[in-house]
Amino acid sequence: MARSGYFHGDLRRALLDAGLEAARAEGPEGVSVRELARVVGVAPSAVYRHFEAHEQLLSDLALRAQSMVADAMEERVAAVPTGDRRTWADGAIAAVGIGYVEFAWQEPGWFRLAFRTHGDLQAAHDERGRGACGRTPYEQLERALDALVEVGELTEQNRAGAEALAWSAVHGFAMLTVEGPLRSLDAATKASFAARVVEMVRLGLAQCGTAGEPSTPGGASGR
Amino acid sequence: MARSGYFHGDLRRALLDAGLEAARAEGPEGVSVRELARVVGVAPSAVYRHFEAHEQLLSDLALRAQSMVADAMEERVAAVPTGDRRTWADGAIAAVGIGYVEFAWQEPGWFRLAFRTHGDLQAAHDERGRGACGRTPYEQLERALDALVEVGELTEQNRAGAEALAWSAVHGFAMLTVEGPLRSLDAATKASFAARVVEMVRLGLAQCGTAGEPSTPGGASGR
DNA sequence: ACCCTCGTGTGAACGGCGTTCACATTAGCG
DNA sequence: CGCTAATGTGAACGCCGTTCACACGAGGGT
Repeated sequence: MARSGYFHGDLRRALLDAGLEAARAEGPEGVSVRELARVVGVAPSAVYRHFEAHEQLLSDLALRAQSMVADAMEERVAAVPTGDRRTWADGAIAAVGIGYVEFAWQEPGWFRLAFRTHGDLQAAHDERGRGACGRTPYEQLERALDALVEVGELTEQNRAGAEALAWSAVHGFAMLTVEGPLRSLDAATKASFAARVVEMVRLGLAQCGTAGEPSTPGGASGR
Repeated sequence: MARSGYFHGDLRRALLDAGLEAARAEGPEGVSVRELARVVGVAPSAVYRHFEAHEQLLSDLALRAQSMVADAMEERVAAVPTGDRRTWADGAIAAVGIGYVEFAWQEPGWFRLAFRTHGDLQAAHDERGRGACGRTPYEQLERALDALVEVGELTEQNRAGAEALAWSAVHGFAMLTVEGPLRSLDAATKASFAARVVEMVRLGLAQCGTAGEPSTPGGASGR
Protein backbone atom coordinates (compact mmCIF):
# COMPACT_ATOMS: atom_id res chain seq x y z
CA MET A 1 0.00 0.00 0.00
CA ALA A 2 2.31 2.69 1.26
CA ARG A 3 4.90 1.46 -1.19
CA SER A 4 7.34 4.32 -1.66
CA GLY A 5 9.32 2.88 -4.50
CA TYR A 6 11.95 0.77 -2.87
CA PHE A 7 10.47 0.24 0.57
CA HIS A 8 7.20 -1.44 1.28
CA GLY A 9 5.83 0.31 4.32
CA ASP A 10 4.56 -2.52 6.50
CA LEU A 11 5.80 -5.70 4.96
CA ARG A 12 5.47 -7.80 8.06
CA ARG A 13 1.80 -7.01 8.41
CA ALA A 14 1.20 -7.52 4.70
CA LEU A 15 2.86 -10.95 4.81
CA LEU A 16 0.78 -12.04 7.78
CA ASP A 17 -2.40 -10.91 6.06
CA ALA A 18 -1.46 -12.71 2.88
CA GLY A 19 -0.58 -15.76 4.95
CA LEU A 20 -3.96 -15.81 6.61
CA GLU A 21 -5.69 -15.54 3.27
CA ALA A 22 -3.65 -18.38 1.82
CA ALA A 23 -4.18 -20.57 4.87
CA ARG A 24 -7.90 -19.91 4.82
CA ALA A 25 -8.17 -21.32 1.31
CA GLU A 26 -5.54 -24.04 1.33
CA GLY A 27 -4.56 -24.67 4.93
CA PRO A 28 -1.07 -24.33 6.36
CA GLU A 29 0.44 -26.27 3.44
CA GLY A 30 -0.58 -23.42 1.16
CA VAL A 31 1.52 -20.92 3.06
CA SER A 32 4.91 -20.72 1.36
CA VAL A 33 7.52 -18.02 1.68
CA ARG A 34 7.77 -17.57 -2.06
CA GLU A 35 4.04 -17.47 -2.65
CA LEU A 36 3.52 -14.84 0.03
CA ALA A 37 6.35 -12.76 -1.36
CA ARG A 38 4.80 -13.04 -4.80
CA VAL A 39 1.37 -11.93 -3.58
CA VAL A 40 2.80 -8.99 -1.69
CA GLY A 41 5.06 -8.11 -4.60
CA VAL A 42 8.43 -8.48 -3.01
CA ALA A 43 11.50 -10.67 -3.37
CA PRO A 44 11.40 -13.96 -1.41
CA SER A 45 14.49 -13.01 0.54
CA ALA A 46 12.77 -9.92 1.90
CA VAL A 47 10.59 -12.18 4.02
CA TYR A 48 13.63 -13.06 6.09
CA ARG A 49 13.94 -9.48 7.28
CA HIS A 50 10.77 -10.07 9.29
CA PHE A 51 10.69 -13.78 10.05
CA GLU A 52 13.55 -16.00 11.02
CA ALA A 53 12.26 -18.89 8.97
CA HIS A 54 9.20 -20.37 7.36
CA GLU A 55 8.39 -22.19 10.57
CA GLN A 56 8.30 -19.00 12.61
CA LEU A 57 6.02 -17.38 10.07
CA LEU A 58 3.62 -20.28 10.50
CA SER A 59 3.84 -20.03 14.29
CA ASP A 60 2.94 -16.37 14.23
CA LEU A 61 0.06 -17.07 11.88
CA ALA A 62 -1.07 -19.91 14.14
CA LEU A 63 -1.35 -17.54 17.09
CA ARG A 64 -3.51 -15.23 15.02
CA ALA A 65 -5.74 -18.15 14.08
CA GLN A 66 -5.94 -19.24 17.71
CA SER A 67 -7.21 -15.83 18.70
CA MET A 68 -9.98 -16.27 16.15
CA VAL A 69 -10.89 -19.61 17.68
CA ALA A 70 -11.03 -17.93 21.07
CA ASP A 71 -13.41 -15.28 19.78
CA ALA A 72 -15.63 -17.87 18.12
CA MET A 73 -15.88 -19.60 21.48
CA GLU A 74 -16.49 -16.36 23.29
CA GLU A 75 -19.41 -15.55 21.04
CA ARG A 76 -21.14 -18.78 21.99
CA VAL A 77 -20.30 -18.55 25.67
CA ALA A 78 -21.70 -15.03 25.76
CA ALA A 79 -24.97 -16.35 24.34
CA VAL A 80 -25.51 -18.75 27.23
CA PRO A 81 -28.34 -17.49 29.46
CA THR A 82 -26.96 -16.38 32.80
CA GLY A 83 -30.00 -17.07 34.93
CA ASP A 84 -29.17 -20.21 36.86
CA ARG A 85 -25.50 -20.67 37.71
CA ARG A 86 -25.69 -24.39 37.14
CA THR A 87 -27.38 -24.00 33.79
CA TRP A 88 -24.74 -21.50 32.81
CA ALA A 89 -21.93 -23.86 33.71
CA ASP A 90 -23.45 -26.66 31.66
CA GLY A 91 -24.03 -24.25 28.81
CA ALA A 92 -20.55 -22.81 28.99
CA ILE A 93 -18.73 -26.11 28.71
CA ALA A 94 -20.95 -27.03 25.78
CA ALA A 95 -20.42 -23.64 24.16
CA VAL A 96 -16.67 -23.96 24.45
CA GLY A 97 -16.63 -27.40 22.88
CA ILE A 98 -19.15 -26.67 20.17
CA GLY A 99 -17.50 -23.35 19.40
CA TYR A 100 -14.22 -25.17 18.87
CA VAL A 101 -15.58 -27.74 16.44
CA GLU A 102 -17.87 -25.34 14.62
CA PHE A 103 -14.94 -23.06 13.98
CA ALA A 104 -13.07 -26.07 12.67
CA TRP A 105 -15.92 -26.81 10.26
CA GLN A 106 -16.44 -23.25 9.09
CA GLU A 107 -12.76 -22.41 8.69
CA PRO A 108 -10.91 -25.68 8.29
CA GLY A 109 -7.86 -23.98 6.83
CA TRP A 110 -7.53 -21.62 9.75
CA PHE A 111 -8.30 -24.37 12.22
CA ARG A 112 -5.58 -26.60 10.85
CA LEU A 113 -3.25 -23.65 10.90
CA ALA A 114 -4.08 -22.82 14.50
CA PHE A 115 -3.47 -26.32 15.82
CA ARG A 116 -1.06 -27.65 13.23
CA THR A 117 1.64 -28.05 15.74
CA HIS A 118 0.92 -26.73 19.15
CA GLY A 119 3.79 -25.31 21.09
CA ASP A 120 4.03 -26.53 24.62
CA LEU A 121 1.63 -25.78 27.42
CA GLN A 122 3.13 -22.33 27.88
CA ALA A 123 1.74 -21.32 24.50
CA ALA A 124 -1.73 -22.01 25.91
CA HIS A 125 -1.38 -18.71 27.73
CA ASP A 126 0.51 -16.77 25.05
CA GLU A 127 -0.83 -13.27 24.87
CA ARG A 128 -0.80 -13.28 21.08
CA GLY A 129 -3.24 -16.19 21.14
CA ARG A 130 -5.87 -14.17 22.94
CA GLY A 131 -8.75 -12.83 20.94
CA ALA A 132 -10.64 -9.60 21.39
CA CYS A 133 -12.23 -11.36 24.35
CA GLY A 134 -8.89 -11.35 26.15
CA ARG A 135 -8.65 -15.12 26.44
CA THR A 136 -6.91 -17.93 24.60
CA PRO A 137 -8.95 -21.00 23.61
CA TYR A 138 -7.32 -22.86 26.47
CA GLU A 139 -8.36 -20.18 28.92
CA GLN A 140 -11.92 -20.39 27.66
CA LEU A 141 -11.89 -24.04 28.58
CA GLU A 142 -10.42 -23.32 32.01
CA ARG A 143 -13.18 -20.86 32.74
CA ALA A 144 -15.91 -23.33 31.83
CA LEU A 145 -14.33 -26.08 33.92
CA ASP A 146 -14.02 -23.72 36.88
CA ALA A 147 -17.73 -23.00 36.57
CA LEU A 148 -18.47 -26.72 36.73
CA VAL A 149 -16.51 -26.93 39.97
CA GLU A 150 -18.31 -23.92 41.35
CA VAL A 151 -21.74 -25.47 40.89
CA GLY A 152 -20.54 -28.76 42.32
CA GLU A 153 -20.71 -30.73 39.11
CA LEU A 154 -16.99 -31.41 39.25
CA THR A 155 -14.93 -32.14 42.35
CA GLU A 156 -11.66 -30.35 42.98
CA GLN A 157 -10.07 -33.76 42.68
CA ASN A 158 -11.37 -34.38 39.22
CA ARG A 159 -10.78 -30.81 38.17
CA ALA A 160 -7.05 -31.48 38.11
CA GLY A 161 -5.98 -32.13 34.57
CA ALA A 162 -9.53 -31.90 33.29
CA GLU A 163 -8.37 -29.48 30.58
CA ALA A 164 -6.28 -32.23 29.05
CA LEU A 165 -9.14 -34.72 28.98
CA ALA A 166 -11.74 -32.31 27.66
CA TRP A 167 -9.42 -30.85 25.08
CA SER A 168 -8.41 -34.32 23.93
CA ALA A 169 -11.96 -35.35 23.19
CA VAL A 170 -13.02 -32.19 21.44
CA HIS A 171 -9.77 -31.74 19.54
CA GLY A 172 -9.76 -35.35 18.43
CA PHE A 173 -13.32 -35.04 17.22
CA ALA A 174 -12.50 -31.86 15.34
CA MET A 175 -9.50 -33.47 13.66
CA LEU A 176 -11.43 -36.58 12.68
CA THR A 177 -14.26 -34.57 11.18
CA VAL A 178 -12.11 -31.94 9.47
CA GLU A 179 -9.35 -33.98 7.86
CA GLY A 180 -10.00 -37.48 9.18
CA PRO A 181 -12.24 -40.40 8.34
CA LEU A 182 -15.33 -38.70 9.71
CA ARG A 183 -14.95 -35.79 7.31
CA SER A 184 -17.54 -37.07 4.86
CA LEU A 185 -20.32 -37.45 7.40
CA ASP A 186 -23.37 -35.31 6.69
CA ALA A 187 -23.77 -32.12 8.67
CA ALA A 188 -26.64 -33.35 10.83
CA THR A 189 -24.77 -36.45 11.97
CA LYS A 190 -21.69 -34.43 12.69
CA ALA A 191 -23.67 -31.94 14.75
CA SER A 192 -25.32 -34.75 16.69
CA PHE A 193 -21.96 -36.36 17.39
CA ALA A 194 -20.50 -33.05 18.48
CA ALA A 195 -23.24 -32.60 21.04
CA ARG A 196 -22.66 -36.10 22.33
CA VAL A 197 -18.93 -35.55 22.60
CA VAL A 198 -19.32 -32.55 24.87
CA GLU A 199 -21.95 -34.40 26.87
CA MET A 200 -19.64 -37.37 27.20
CA VAL A 201 -16.92 -35.08 28.44
CA ARG A 202 -19.07 -33.30 31.01
CA LEU A 203 -20.61 -36.47 32.39
CA GLY A 204 -17.48 -38.55 32.10
CA LEU A 205 -15.26 -35.95 33.72
CA ALA A 206 -17.47 -35.90 36.81
CA GLN A 207 -16.83 -39.58 37.37
CA CYS A 208 -13.43 -40.55 36.05
CA GLY A 209 -11.52 -40.53 39.31
CA THR A 210 -8.17 -39.18 40.24
CA ALA A 211 -8.26 -41.31 43.38
CA GLY A 212 -5.88 -44.28 43.62
CA GLU A 213 -3.15 -45.34 41.25
CA PRO A 214 -4.65 -46.49 37.98
CA SER A 215 -1.76 -48.88 37.53
CA THR A 216 -4.25 -51.73 37.38
CA PRO A 217 -6.42 -50.77 34.43
CA GLY A 218 -10.09 -51.44 34.98
CA GLY A 219 -9.61 -51.45 38.73
CA ALA A 220 -11.97 -48.76 40.02
CA SER A 221 -14.77 -49.49 37.64
CA GLY A 222 -17.85 -49.01 39.78
CA ARG A 223 -17.05 -45.70 41.46
CA MET B 1 19.19 -57.86 -2.40
CA ALA B 2 18.53 -59.85 -5.54
CA ARG B 3 20.03 -57.07 -7.59
CA SER B 4 20.96 -58.62 -10.91
CA GLY B 5 22.77 -55.67 -12.40
CA TYR B 6 20.07 -53.59 -13.99
CA PHE B 7 17.00 -54.86 -12.20
CA HIS B 8 16.40 -54.69 -8.53
CA GLY B 9 14.36 -57.75 -7.74
CA ASP B 10 11.70 -56.46 -5.40
CA LEU B 11 11.90 -52.72 -5.52
CA ARG B 12 8.41 -52.08 -4.23
CA ARG B 13 9.01 -54.09 -1.09
CA ALA B 14 12.41 -52.50 -0.58
CA LEU B 15 10.94 -49.01 -0.88
CA LEU B 16 8.22 -49.78 1.64
CA ASP B 17 10.77 -51.17 4.08
CA ALA B 18 13.00 -48.15 3.67
CA GLY B 19 9.96 -45.93 4.08
CA LEU B 20 9.01 -47.57 7.36
CA GLU B 21 12.53 -47.17 8.65
CA ALA B 22 12.63 -43.50 7.70
CA ALA B 23 9.21 -42.84 9.18
CA ARG B 24 10.14 -44.58 12.39
CA ALA B 25 13.02 -42.19 12.94
CA GLU B 26 11.66 -38.96 11.48
CA GLY B 27 7.94 -39.39 11.00
CA PRO B 28 6.08 -39.09 7.72
CA GLU B 29 7.91 -35.84 6.84
CA GLY B 30 11.11 -37.87 6.63
CA VAL B 31 9.74 -40.07 3.88
CA SER B 32 10.73 -38.58 0.55
CA VAL B 33 10.80 -40.21 -2.84
CA ARG B 34 14.35 -39.19 -3.51
CA GLU B 35 15.64 -40.24 -0.10
CA LEU B 36 14.08 -43.68 -0.38
CA ALA B 37 15.49 -44.11 -3.87
CA ARG B 38 18.89 -43.12 -2.53
CA VAL B 39 18.71 -45.63 0.31
CA VAL B 40 17.61 -48.43 -1.96
CA GLY B 41 20.20 -47.44 -4.57
CA VAL B 42 17.96 -46.61 -7.46
CA ALA B 43 17.04 -43.57 -9.55
CA PRO B 44 14.22 -41.42 -8.15
CA SER B 45 12.13 -41.95 -11.23
CA ALA B 46 12.15 -45.70 -10.68
CA VAL B 47 9.88 -45.18 -7.69
CA TYR B 48 7.10 -44.19 -10.07
CA ARG B 49 7.06 -47.65 -11.58
CA HIS B 50 5.62 -48.89 -8.29
CA PHE B 51 3.74 -45.91 -6.82
CA GLU B 52 1.59 -43.39 -8.61
CA ALA B 53 2.85 -40.55 -6.49
CA HIS B 54 4.46 -39.64 -3.20
CA GLU B 55 1.06 -39.46 -1.60
CA GLN B 56 0.17 -43.00 -2.53
CA LEU B 57 3.47 -44.25 -1.17
CA LEU B 58 2.61 -42.63 2.14
CA SER B 59 -0.89 -44.12 2.10
CA ASP B 60 0.48 -47.60 1.60
CA LEU B 61 2.98 -47.06 4.39
CA ALA B 62 0.20 -45.75 6.61
CA LEU B 63 -1.75 -48.97 6.19
CA ARG B 64 1.30 -50.94 7.25
CA ALA B 65 1.65 -48.74 10.31
CA GLN B 66 -2.03 -49.14 11.11
CA SER B 67 -1.65 -52.88 11.12
CA MET B 68 1.08 -52.48 13.72
CA VAL B 69 -1.23 -50.38 15.86
CA ALA B 70 -3.84 -53.10 15.57
CA ASP B 71 -1.38 -55.72 16.77
CA ALA B 72 -0.24 -53.55 19.67
CA MET B 73 -3.87 -53.29 20.72
CA GLU B 74 -4.45 -57.00 20.24
CA GLU B 75 -1.57 -57.83 22.54
CA ARG B 76 -3.17 -55.86 25.35
CA VAL B 77 -6.67 -57.11 24.70
CA ALA B 78 -5.41 -60.68 24.76
CA ALA B 79 -3.92 -60.05 28.20
CA VAL B 80 -7.29 -59.13 29.73
CA PRO B 81 -8.46 -61.93 32.04
CA THR B 82 -11.47 -63.66 30.55
CA GLY B 83 -13.14 -64.75 33.73
CA ASP B 84 -16.07 -62.42 34.20
CA ARG B 85 -17.65 -61.17 31.00
CA ARG B 86 -18.25 -57.74 32.48
CA THR B 87 -14.70 -57.44 33.71
CA TRP B 88 -13.48 -58.46 30.30
CA ALA B 89 -15.55 -55.80 28.56
CA ASP B 90 -14.24 -53.09 30.87
CA GLY B 91 -10.72 -54.37 30.40
CA ALA B 92 -11.06 -54.62 26.64
CA ILE B 93 -12.16 -51.04 26.10
CA ALA B 94 -9.32 -49.90 28.33
CA ALA B 95 -6.84 -52.14 26.55
CA VAL B 96 -7.87 -50.78 23.18
CA GLY B 97 -7.49 -47.17 24.27
CA ILE B 98 -4.29 -47.65 26.23
CA GLY B 99 -2.83 -49.78 23.45
CA TYR B 100 -3.47 -46.94 21.01
CA VAL B 101 -1.78 -44.24 23.06
CA GLU B 102 1.09 -46.44 24.23
CA PHE B 103 1.87 -47.29 20.65
CA ALA B 104 1.83 -43.57 19.91
CA TRP B 105 4.35 -42.99 22.68
CA GLN B 106 6.64 -45.86 21.82
CA GLU B 107 6.62 -45.29 18.07
CA PRO B 108 5.64 -41.69 17.50
CA GLY B 109 6.99 -41.69 13.96
CA TRP B 110 4.93 -44.71 12.97
CA PHE B 111 1.92 -43.42 14.82
CA ARG B 112 2.01 -40.11 13.02
CA LEU B 113 2.47 -41.98 9.77
CA ALA B 114 -0.49 -44.25 10.46
CA PHE B 115 -2.90 -41.45 11.25
CA ARG B 116 -1.34 -38.58 9.34
CA THR B 117 -4.30 -38.27 7.10
CA HIS B 118 -6.91 -40.88 7.48
CA GLY B 119 -8.79 -41.91 4.41
CA ASP B 120 -12.50 -42.03 4.83
CA LEU B 121 -14.44 -44.47 6.95
CA GLN B 122 -14.05 -47.18 4.33
CA ALA B 123 -10.36 -47.31 5.09
CA ALA B 124 -11.27 -48.30 8.64
CA HIS B 125 -11.99 -51.74 7.23
CA ASP B 126 -9.24 -51.88 4.63
CA GLU B 127 -7.74 -55.33 4.62
CA ARG B 128 -4.22 -53.94 4.38
CA GLY B 129 -4.76 -52.18 7.70
CA ARG B 130 -5.31 -55.44 9.54
CA GLY B 131 -2.52 -56.82 11.63
CA ALA B 132 -1.59 -60.40 12.27
CA CYS B 133 -4.61 -60.41 14.55
CA GLY B 134 -6.88 -60.00 11.52
CA ARG B 135 -8.37 -56.72 12.66
CA THR B 136 -7.86 -53.05 11.93
CA PRO B 137 -7.53 -50.65 14.87
CA TYR B 138 -11.07 -49.52 14.18
CA GLU B 139 -12.32 -53.07 14.33
CA GLN B 140 -10.59 -53.56 17.66
CA LEU B 141 -12.59 -50.66 18.99
CA GLU B 142 -15.81 -52.05 17.55
CA ARG B 143 -15.25 -55.34 19.29
CA ALA B 144 -14.69 -53.71 22.66
CA LEU B 145 -17.78 -51.55 22.29
CA ASP B 146 -19.85 -54.57 21.34
CA ALA B 147 -18.70 -56.25 24.50
CA LEU B 148 -19.89 -53.28 26.53
CA VAL B 149 -23.31 -53.62 24.96
CA GLU B 150 -23.33 -57.34 25.62
CA VAL B 151 -22.80 -56.90 29.35
CA GLY B 152 -25.37 -54.12 29.49
CA GLU B 153 -22.96 -51.29 30.18
CA LEU B 154 -23.96 -49.57 26.96
CA THR B 155 -27.44 -49.42 25.47
CA GLU B 156 -28.04 -50.19 21.81
CA GLN B 157 -29.12 -46.58 21.52
CA ASN B 158 -25.85 -45.20 22.78
CA ARG B 159 -23.85 -47.80 20.89
CA ALA B 160 -24.65 -45.99 17.65
CA GLY B 161 -21.75 -43.82 16.68
CA ALA B 162 -19.86 -44.69 19.84
CA GLU B 163 -16.78 -45.48 17.75
CA ALA B 164 -16.58 -41.86 16.71
CA LEU B 165 -16.79 -40.55 20.25
CA ALA B 166 -14.35 -43.01 21.75
CA TRP B 167 -11.90 -42.66 18.92
CA SER B 168 -12.08 -38.88 19.14
CA ALA B 169 -11.12 -38.81 22.78
CA VAL B 170 -8.29 -41.31 22.55
CA HIS B 171 -6.95 -40.00 19.26
CA GLY B 172 -7.04 -36.42 20.48
CA PHE B 173 -5.19 -37.40 23.61
CA ALA B 174 -2.59 -39.26 21.61
CA MET B 175 -2.05 -36.30 19.29
CA LEU B 176 -1.77 -33.83 22.15
CA THR B 177 0.77 -35.97 23.97
CA VAL B 178 2.81 -36.98 20.93
CA GLU B 179 3.18 -33.75 19.00
CA GLY B 180 0.97 -31.34 20.93
CA PRO B 181 1.23 -29.17 24.02
CA LEU B 182 1.03 -32.14 26.38
CA ARG B 183 4.11 -33.72 24.85
CA SER B 184 6.44 -32.53 27.59
CA LEU B 185 4.45 -33.99 30.47
CA ASP B 186 6.31 -36.59 32.50
CA ALA B 187 5.55 -40.23 31.84
CA ALA B 188 3.65 -40.81 35.07
CA THR B 189 1.29 -37.91 34.49
CA LYS B 190 0.69 -38.96 30.94
CA ALA B 191 -0.09 -42.51 32.03
CA SER B 192 -2.49 -41.25 34.65
CA PHE B 193 -4.25 -39.02 32.15
CA ALA B 194 -4.48 -41.86 29.68
CA ALA B 195 -6.25 -44.04 32.21
CA ARG B 196 -8.65 -41.23 32.99
CA VAL B 197 -9.38 -40.64 29.32
CA VAL B 198 -10.49 -44.20 28.75
CA GLU B 199 -12.49 -44.14 31.96
CA MET B 200 -14.13 -40.89 30.88
CA VAL B 201 -15.04 -42.49 27.60
CA ARG B 202 -16.51 -45.64 29.12
CA LEU B 203 -18.52 -43.84 31.76
CA GLY B 204 -19.46 -40.92 29.56
CA LEU B 205 -20.54 -43.09 26.66
CA ALA B 206 -23.01 -44.91 28.86
CA GLN B 207 -24.81 -41.68 29.60
CA CYS B 208 -24.49 -39.29 26.70
CA GLY B 209 -27.84 -39.89 25.09
CA THR B 210 -28.88 -40.37 21.52
CA ALA B 211 -32.46 -39.60 22.52
CA GLY B 212 -34.00 -36.38 21.29
CA GLU B 213 -32.65 -33.88 18.82
CA PRO B 214 -29.73 -32.04 20.36
CA SER B 215 -30.60 -28.99 18.30
CA THR B 216 -30.93 -27.01 21.51
CA PRO B 217 -27.50 -27.43 23.06
CA GLY B 218 -27.56 -27.93 26.79
CA GLY B 219 -31.10 -29.18 26.63
CA ALA B 220 -30.96 -32.65 28.16
CA SER B 221 -28.57 -31.78 30.95
CA GLY B 222 -29.94 -33.61 33.94
CA ARG B 223 -30.65 -37.01 32.39
C1' DA C 1 23.09 20.98 4.84
C1' DC C 2 25.82 17.06 4.87
C1' DC C 3 27.18 12.33 5.60
C1' DC C 4 26.82 7.99 7.65
C1' DT C 5 24.63 4.26 9.62
C1' DC C 6 21.40 0.89 9.81
C1' DG C 7 17.19 -1.23 8.52
C1' DT C 8 15.00 -2.91 4.49
C1' DG C 9 14.43 -4.88 -0.23
C1' DT C 10 17.01 -7.18 -4.44
C1' DG C 11 19.01 -10.75 -7.39
C1' DA C 12 21.37 -14.65 -7.99
C1' DA C 13 22.58 -18.78 -6.32
C1' DC C 14 22.52 -23.49 -3.63
C1' DG C 15 20.55 -27.73 -2.59
C1' DG C 16 16.34 -30.13 -1.88
C1' DC C 17 11.88 -31.71 -3.36
C1' DG C 18 8.01 -34.27 -6.57
C1' DT C 19 7.28 -35.35 -11.12
C1' DT C 20 7.79 -36.28 -16.26
C1' DC C 21 9.61 -38.19 -20.37
C1' DA C 22 12.48 -40.10 -23.79
C1' DC C 23 15.50 -43.75 -23.61
C1' DA C 24 18.16 -48.09 -22.08
C1' DT C 25 17.95 -52.68 -20.42
C1' DT C 26 16.35 -57.23 -19.82
C1' DA C 27 12.94 -61.08 -18.22
C1' DG C 28 9.85 -63.98 -20.09
C1' DC C 29 6.80 -65.51 -23.53
C1' DG C 30 5.36 -67.04 -28.19
C1' DC D 1 15.40 -66.76 -31.33
C1' DG D 2 13.15 -62.45 -31.48
C1' DC D 3 9.32 -59.41 -29.55
C1' DT D 4 7.01 -57.23 -26.08
C1' DA D 5 6.14 -55.42 -21.90
C1' DA D 6 7.98 -54.32 -17.56
C1' DT D 7 11.45 -52.07 -15.15
C1' DG D 8 15.34 -48.82 -14.25
C1' DT D 9 18.05 -44.42 -16.02
C1' DG D 10 19.29 -39.58 -16.71
C1' DA D 11 18.20 -35.19 -17.62
C1' DA D 12 15.07 -31.80 -17.17
C1' DC D 13 11.08 -28.71 -15.19
C1' DG D 14 9.23 -25.96 -11.73
C1' DC D 15 8.46 -25.65 -7.09
C1' DC D 16 10.39 -24.96 -2.32
C1' DG D 17 13.36 -22.74 1.92
C1' DT D 18 17.42 -20.36 2.70
C1' DT D 19 21.79 -17.52 2.17
C1' DC D 20 24.63 -13.75 0.84
C1' DA D 21 26.68 -9.90 -1.30
C1' DC D 22 24.78 -5.86 -2.71
C1' DA D 23 21.52 -1.63 -3.57
C1' DC D 24 18.62 1.73 -1.69
C1' DG D 25 17.03 5.35 1.26
C1' DA D 26 14.99 7.13 5.85
C1' DG D 27 16.63 9.38 9.89
C1' DG D 28 19.91 10.88 13.27
C1' DG D 29 24.35 13.28 14.54
C1' DT D 30 27.39 16.91 13.45
